[in-house]
Amino acid sequence: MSEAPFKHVYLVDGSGFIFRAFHALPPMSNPDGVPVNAVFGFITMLMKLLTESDADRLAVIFDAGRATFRNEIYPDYKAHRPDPPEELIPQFSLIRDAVRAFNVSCVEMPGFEADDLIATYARQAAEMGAKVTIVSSDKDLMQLVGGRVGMFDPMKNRQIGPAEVFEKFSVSPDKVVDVQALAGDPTDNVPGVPGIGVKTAAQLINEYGDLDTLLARAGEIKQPKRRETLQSNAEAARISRQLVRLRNDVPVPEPLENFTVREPDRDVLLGFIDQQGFRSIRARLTNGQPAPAAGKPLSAPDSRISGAVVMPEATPGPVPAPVATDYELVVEIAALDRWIAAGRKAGIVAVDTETNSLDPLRCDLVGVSLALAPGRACYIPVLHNGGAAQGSLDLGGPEPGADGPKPLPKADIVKRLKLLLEDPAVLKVGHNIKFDLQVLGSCGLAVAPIDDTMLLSYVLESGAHGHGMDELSALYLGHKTITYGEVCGTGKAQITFDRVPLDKALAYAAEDADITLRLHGVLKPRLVAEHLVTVYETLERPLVPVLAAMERAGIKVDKAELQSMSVEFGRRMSDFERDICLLAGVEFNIGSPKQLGEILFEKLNLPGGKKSAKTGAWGTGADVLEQLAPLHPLPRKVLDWRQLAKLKSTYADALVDQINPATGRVHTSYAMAITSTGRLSSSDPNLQNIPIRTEEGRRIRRAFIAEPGFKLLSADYSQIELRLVAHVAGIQGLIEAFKNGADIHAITASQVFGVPVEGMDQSIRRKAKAINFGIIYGISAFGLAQQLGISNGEAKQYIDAYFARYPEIRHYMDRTKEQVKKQGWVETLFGRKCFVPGINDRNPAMRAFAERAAINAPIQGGAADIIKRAMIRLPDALAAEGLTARMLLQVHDELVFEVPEAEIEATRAVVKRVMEAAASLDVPLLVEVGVAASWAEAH
DNA sequence: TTGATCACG
DNA sequence: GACGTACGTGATCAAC
Repeated sequence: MSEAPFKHVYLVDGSGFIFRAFHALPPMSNPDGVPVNAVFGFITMLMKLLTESDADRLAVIFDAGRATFRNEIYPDYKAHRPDPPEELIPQFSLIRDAVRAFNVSCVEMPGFEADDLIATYARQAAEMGAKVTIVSSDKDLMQLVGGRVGMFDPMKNRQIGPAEVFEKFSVSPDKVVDVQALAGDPTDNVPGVPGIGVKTAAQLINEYGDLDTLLARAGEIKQPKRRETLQSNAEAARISRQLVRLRNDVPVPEPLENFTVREPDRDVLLGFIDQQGFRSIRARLTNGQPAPAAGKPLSAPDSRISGAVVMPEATPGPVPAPVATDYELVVEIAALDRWIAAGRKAGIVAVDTETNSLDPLRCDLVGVSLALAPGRACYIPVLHNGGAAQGSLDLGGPEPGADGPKPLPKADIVKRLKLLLEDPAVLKVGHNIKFDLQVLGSCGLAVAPIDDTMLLSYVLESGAHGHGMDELSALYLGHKTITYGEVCGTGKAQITFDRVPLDKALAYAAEDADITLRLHGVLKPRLVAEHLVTVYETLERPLVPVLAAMERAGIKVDKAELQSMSVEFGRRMSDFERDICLLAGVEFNIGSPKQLGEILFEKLNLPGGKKSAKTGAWGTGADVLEQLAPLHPLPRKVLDWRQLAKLKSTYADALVDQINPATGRVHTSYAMAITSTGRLSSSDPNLQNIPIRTEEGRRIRRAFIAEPGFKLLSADYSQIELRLVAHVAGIQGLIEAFKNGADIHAITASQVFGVPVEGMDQSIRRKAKAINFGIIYGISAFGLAQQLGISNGEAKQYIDAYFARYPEIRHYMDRTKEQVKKQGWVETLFGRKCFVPGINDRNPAMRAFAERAAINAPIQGGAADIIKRAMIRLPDALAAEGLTARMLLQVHDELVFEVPEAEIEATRAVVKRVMEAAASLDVPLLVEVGVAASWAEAH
């Protein structure tokens, strides 16, 4: 074989991508009103390939029409395919135009499918010694994988080789055709053999080697039904194989040599792009080159492509050209004064603080950066040890940076910053400004008023993507930021920011403030346009100082009690370890699910084990062990051991480690922009998952206590999510029940199953309770069955009965699904938007998952809105009555306060009143309050 | 770094 | 008819 004249051939499955791009992206239209979402998606994919691949030959292959040679073999082949959606039809020719505009070859041939042309070119290229990559995710092309031929799915950014093919079909690529022939394909109308799916087909082919052998020896098959269907459908299987097998001998219209990758003609390409109104693509194409004449002002946000909806798959939008930067290191008083004065004159300044730890309460201020205009920022070092960290050889020689500029005295800096940061006429913009508020607060600075770009992004596109600065900079500004890791290193070698040399610190810190300011320019104006001003200004921004105060307050834990529990748990664990290894007959690591699975299902041969499809590991979850418990003494002991291990390591030990030595309390951190629904999350430590459900676990909660002379007060919303369901869906039966203040699960049981509440069987109530919860989660028969340990069929009957009694719930679910399909997001009562990714995914399981998430989001998010409203009002409401209670914790539907003993009753009344009045619904809100020395008893 | 497990609402 | 599941989180450990 001679050396190929080219090395790597890319063959793009054009038709496949048209459909995927169309379904993956929200509707958008060009200036003429023609829909172009598929065109946009296609171009994005093509550009990615052209810039990121090593292709030296590349062509896009399309289907020429519907009729192919396969219809002569089997007239019904692909006969029931619906016509393409109306919005897609005009895009077929536009996409061909787009490909040509990129100067990329475009091939199609009547009578053959694109797949046959791809098979033929792939064979030719491979025979010439070139590497081939088929760009597609179509399983029908997987038969071609092997040798020099591979596949690449650009949407998932995933290489598909023999291993991935095996994962999909459970056979090697050369047997894929036989498996498909047996299994058939309903979407293409390939008949296959009835009753045989991919799983069975793969099993048969692996056993008999190939389709012909299998059909010849079909008589040997043990299962009578399978034997007969195979024998009587042998011909169908052979025809199916002809339909499925790709032709690699098509007389192709163009030779491979024509597919050279060429530079596009700039004018032609930009002409086409402008005609379609793809400004972000234009920006990318012209990036790095002299900016086009008369660039727009950078902070002015462009309007988006008309009708476009932001989706996680792509955020089509304007990407400003790069900004020239001018960053100044501030080490002179005069320079500092100049920046402070300029900031006060500007009326808006982006602020970012650098510290030597991520814990805002234990760190020192290392530096402050300010930005006043795009590209114009400064860094004011406060505490820098130059590059001392690098100087392991500091034997008398001058320390690196020791001769360089020195920070101004901290007191001078703080005094001057106060004029700017506390000026009520100057808006301070931060990214996750709660952190900066904490740090600057420790220096005696009360920063206000504020804006937060992280929260702006969160209210605009929660659920669509993360809201970290690096991610937003890339997304909205097309700018890749310097990462913290690049400045400070990662892992063991990581240094604290005060050890970063000043020049690097300047580049990193000033950029953060600069980017924050530029993000603010892009995001803030969108609030008005997208009706999110209220959510931002009444639910998110005012919560920042409230949460900052809660974090600063922390909560007292009984250290000695936690330590003695840790010792006790450890002792009891060793006892279990001894027993368990005795029962197993070998020493092993009980904490290793892998080893435990092997003991249970291979050594002890217990029944009912299931290996996970993904890793092939035995499942050993609590539900599995619970089932095994009656059969053998070991599983129960493992369950008990696990409970203790969890309590010891995650709670007892970890909480003690987290006690702040300065306050003797634990201070959690609340994340405001993590969840897709609007909830907060808590970490370091997570105080939203402290045990309560078991007696043993509740002992941990008993260690959360109040200072002497104080009590803990816990106030929680009763059934808030179910109340929201009743209100939002307008379920009359449930609304009445809540108004009457009855036991809601018992009433539900009574109304759905027709039994009286008096003397009701607790198992009936339990079922009703499970359905009520299921409704909140976007119910499925499978999920309910799993929860209650009943059959799918029985679960379905319950759900049907529930829907029949409360028909409004079905309308709500249908309405929500329709809405999320159309616009990609749902909203809460208070207007919070929640994007739900995957709703138009081609995988039905993904879609079903997204539908359930969409049903849940307005409920969970609505409840989050309500408690946020209460949290914002409570500090003022308490102060107004002269009460000094401090709010310490939020656990989704519960607030915990530390209250002086003399103020308990007054505080109880205010908290209950404010929380219950936080929303006005068709159902009453009920808040239950408890007061005690520990959290366990107060709850 | 990823997956399994389990703590919470 | 297949997909593979209740919704939303974070911490820990084992195993790559």
